[in-house]
Amino acid sequence: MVDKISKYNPEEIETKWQDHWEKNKLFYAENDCTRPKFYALVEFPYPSGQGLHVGHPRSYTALDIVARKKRMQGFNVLYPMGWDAFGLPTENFAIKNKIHPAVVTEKNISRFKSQLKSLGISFDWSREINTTDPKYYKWTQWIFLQLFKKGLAYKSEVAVNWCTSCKCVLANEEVIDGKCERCSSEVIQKVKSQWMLKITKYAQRLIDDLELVDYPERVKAQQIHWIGRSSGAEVNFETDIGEIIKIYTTRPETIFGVTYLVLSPEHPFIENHKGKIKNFDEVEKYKIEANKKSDFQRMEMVKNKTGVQLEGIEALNPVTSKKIPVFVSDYVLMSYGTGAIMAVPGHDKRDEEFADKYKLPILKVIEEVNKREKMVNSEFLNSLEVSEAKTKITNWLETNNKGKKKVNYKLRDWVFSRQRYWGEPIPIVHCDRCGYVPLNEEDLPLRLPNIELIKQSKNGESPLVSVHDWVNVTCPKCKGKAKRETDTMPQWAGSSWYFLRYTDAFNDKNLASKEAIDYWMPVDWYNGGMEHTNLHLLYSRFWYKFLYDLGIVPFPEPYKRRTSHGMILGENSEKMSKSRGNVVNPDDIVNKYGADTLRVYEMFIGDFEKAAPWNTTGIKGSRRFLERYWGLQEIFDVSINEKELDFKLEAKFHQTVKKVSEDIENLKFNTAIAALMSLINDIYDVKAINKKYFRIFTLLLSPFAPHVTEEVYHRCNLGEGVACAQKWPTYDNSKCIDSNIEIVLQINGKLRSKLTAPRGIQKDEIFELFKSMPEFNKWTDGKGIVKTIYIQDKLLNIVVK
RNA sequence: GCCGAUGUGGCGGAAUGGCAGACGCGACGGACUCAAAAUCCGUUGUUCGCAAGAGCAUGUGGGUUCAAGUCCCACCAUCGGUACCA
Repeated sequence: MVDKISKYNPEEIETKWQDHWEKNKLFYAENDCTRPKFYALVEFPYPSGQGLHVGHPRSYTALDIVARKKRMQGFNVLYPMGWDAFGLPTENFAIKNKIHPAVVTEKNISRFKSQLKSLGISFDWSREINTTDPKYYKWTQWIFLQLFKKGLAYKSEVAVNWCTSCKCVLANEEVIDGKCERCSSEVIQKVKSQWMLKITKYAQRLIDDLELVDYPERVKAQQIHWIGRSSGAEVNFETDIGEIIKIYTTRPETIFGVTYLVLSPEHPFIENHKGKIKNFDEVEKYKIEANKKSDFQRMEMVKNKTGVQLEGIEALNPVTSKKIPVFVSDYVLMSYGTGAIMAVPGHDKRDEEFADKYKLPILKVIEEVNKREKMVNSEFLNSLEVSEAKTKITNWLETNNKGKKKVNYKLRDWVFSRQRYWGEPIPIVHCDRCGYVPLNEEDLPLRLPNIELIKQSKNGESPLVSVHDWVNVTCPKCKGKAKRETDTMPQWAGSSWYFLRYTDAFNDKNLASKEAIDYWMPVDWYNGGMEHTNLHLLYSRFWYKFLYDLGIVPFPEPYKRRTSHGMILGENSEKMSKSRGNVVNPDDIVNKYGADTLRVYEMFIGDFEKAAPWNTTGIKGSRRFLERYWGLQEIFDVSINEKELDFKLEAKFHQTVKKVSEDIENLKFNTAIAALMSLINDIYDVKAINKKYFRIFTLLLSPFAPHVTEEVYHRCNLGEGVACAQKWPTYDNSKCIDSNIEIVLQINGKLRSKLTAPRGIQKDEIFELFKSMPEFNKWTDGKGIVKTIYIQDKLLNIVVK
C-alpha cells in the first residue's frame, strides 16, 4: 500500500521518460533481425514557419499507438520521421526576409523536432532524413536520371499557369479560383517548355494495382476518377482538302447523328491549312481570344458556347459520306483525346447547346421503344441496342480502315519543373550540339549553388539563371560549351520515394541496400491526409512502379495499407487558420495539460477518419481520466485477495483487452479509450486493484499515454524493465463472457421487461420465468400468442394478437 | 452535372438486424469548504403525469421483418473531390 501519493505532474515525468527512451534507444529498429517486421509510416511534415499544428499529432499519435502495440507484440517496428523541406513558402520567406532558405529550413526543423519530441512519439530518430540534404537528394536526382534514360522524363511545350502580375509560373495548387494565391491577380494559361514525367504510361497499372492494396474505398475511387479511363473509338473523318481529321469519341454508335465537327483552337490542322481557310483572319482572332481567357473566364463560358466555322472546309462522315461543316471552339480541349470531336447534338448536351446557337441540324439516332434504347436513323445499326451497336460500328470502322478502338485517360503527364531556387536541381545539361544530356551518375549530387541573396524571378525564370559560373559548364558528352538546366524539381519529388530511404538512411552507394528494401518493404500501414490522394499518393505509387520495373523493389505497390485521418477543425467547426483566429497551438496544450492528455484527447475526439472540431473543455475530460488512472495508486494493494477481485472484474478485463486490441487495428481509438474509461469506473466501484490488474491496465493504456503509464509502472513496481518493452496483454475468449446475463422481454417488438438469468438458459425456462411476471400478464391478457422468438442469451419477443 | 461520404440528445460521439444514446463534455442538484477551484455522489433525449407508468424519438416519405439508426426503394440537406474529358 502506498501511503501518500504525490501529485500527477506531467511536466516532470514526461521529459524524464522521453530522455530515458532516447538514451536506451528503445525505439530504434534493427535492420538485421529474425523477428517479423512492421513498417508504420506517417507523412513526413513540411517544416513550415508556423510550427506544429494540432492536426499533425492526430496522425502521428495514431500510428504511434499502433507502433507501440506492435513492438509489445514482438514485432521489429520501423516508425521513422524526417523532413520534406524543399518548397515555395520557405523560399518566399527567405526572399522577403533576406535570409538563406537553408537557414530558415534548419531553424524550422529544429522547432518541429523539439515539438515532436515533447509529444513522446516513438520515432526512430536514428533514421531521420531531410529532402534538402545533398546526400538525400543525390538519390532523388539519380531516380530522375533513370526516368530520363528510359524516356519517361522529357521536355515539352505545355500550357502552364502564369500569373500576369508576378510574371511567374504557378503550380495548380497555387491557383485559387483562377487567381494567384499570393497577389490575387489573374492567372492565364501560357505555353512554356517544361520537364515532364510520363506518369500516363502507368495509368492502367495505377488503376489495376489498387486491387493489390488495402486503401479506403474513397481513396481508391478518387484515384480511379482522377486517372479517368474511358473507352471508345478514334474515327477518321476525311476532308475535301485531303487531310484526315482524327476524332475521339466514347459513343461511336451515334456516328449517324453527327452533324458537324469541332476542333480545339490549338489544333494544328488550322495552322497547317491557313491558306485554304477563307475566313482565317476571323479564326485567328478567335484563337487569340480563346488563349487569353483565364480558367475562370472559361468556366463562365460553359453556359455560353462560342466558335467559328472554318469556311471553305468540309468533312465527310465516314459512314454516310455526307458533307458536314467544321468548327473551331474552345469547348473542345487540345489536351484530351485528339483535340477534335464529332458533334452529335441529338445526344450530347454540349453539342446541343452549340448547335442551338449556330442553327445546326440536330438528329436523333437513339429512341426508347418498349422501355429499351434502340438505334434509329442509323442504316445498318437500326433496331440494335446501344451496346450491340457500339461493338458493330467499332468493328465496321476497323475493317474499313476508318477508325479503331481506343482507350483514353484524363490523367496528364506530370509537369516536373519549377522556376525556383529551393528545390532539387535537375541533373541535365543543355548542349547546342548534343541536346539534353544527363549528368554522369558519379557526378551526383548536383548541389544547389549557394546564393547570398535570392531574388524573386522577374520573367518566370529560376533565380539560378543568374549564377553564371554554375550555369555554364562543359557538355558531359562532347566537352563543348553547355548550360545547366536552371529549373528545379517540384516539392513532390523528394516525397515520392522517401519511405525507401528510411530502410537504410545513410547508404551512399544506393538509395538503400537491396537487403534493407527486401526486408522492410512494403510499408505495412501508411496514414496520411486525403488531400494527398491525387498528388503525393499517386506520384509515389508511380515512382515505385518505375523502380519495380528496374528491379529495385520487390513488389509493385509501396503501401500495403493506407488510412486517412480527418481534419481537426477550430472550435467554431471551421478549418483552423491564422486569418480565422481559431488556431490551437499544441505547445500550449502540452504545457497546460501534458503530452499524454493531448494524445488521449486527440484520439478520443471522435471517429479518426472524420473531421472533428476542437473543444477546449473537452480536454479536461482526458486529463481527468489520466488523474483517475494516477489515483489508482491509492487503492492499489498487493495483498488483495485475487479470487474475490476476479469474481468482480475478470470478465471485464478480458473484454477490455480484446476490445482495445481490436479497436487499435480498426482505427477505433475513440472507443478503445472509452472502454478503458469504463473499466476504470468499474475499478473505482470495487474500490480495489491488485498487481495483476493494475499491470494489465497500465500496459493497455501505455500506447495512448506512454509517460504516465511508465511512471506508474515504475513507482508501483508492476514488473521488470519499462512498460513499453513488456508483452502486450492477451485475453481468453471464453473468459470475456459474464456468467449472468440480462434477458429482455419484448411484446410485439416493444421492450416490456428484463431479468437476469444464467448464461445458456433455454427458451422454455426463460418463457416460464417471464410468464410469472406481472408485466407479462399486463400485456398479454386477453390476447392470443401468435409467435415467440428467442435469441439465445439476449431476448424473448412475444407476438400477441 | 458526375464520383465519394455524412445526417443520432445542448455538444463530441457509441451501437455483428435484437434494450438507441456507451464513453466524454456541458448543465442541474447535493457533499466537502468561510468561500471558490479541484474532487466526490446523484440527475440529465423528449412529451403527458404528483407518481406508478405511458406515448413519441436516429434528415424526409415508403417498404421488407417477430424486430430497422442498421437492409431495400425514392427524396432532401450538408461536406469533400472533380468537371466543357467528347
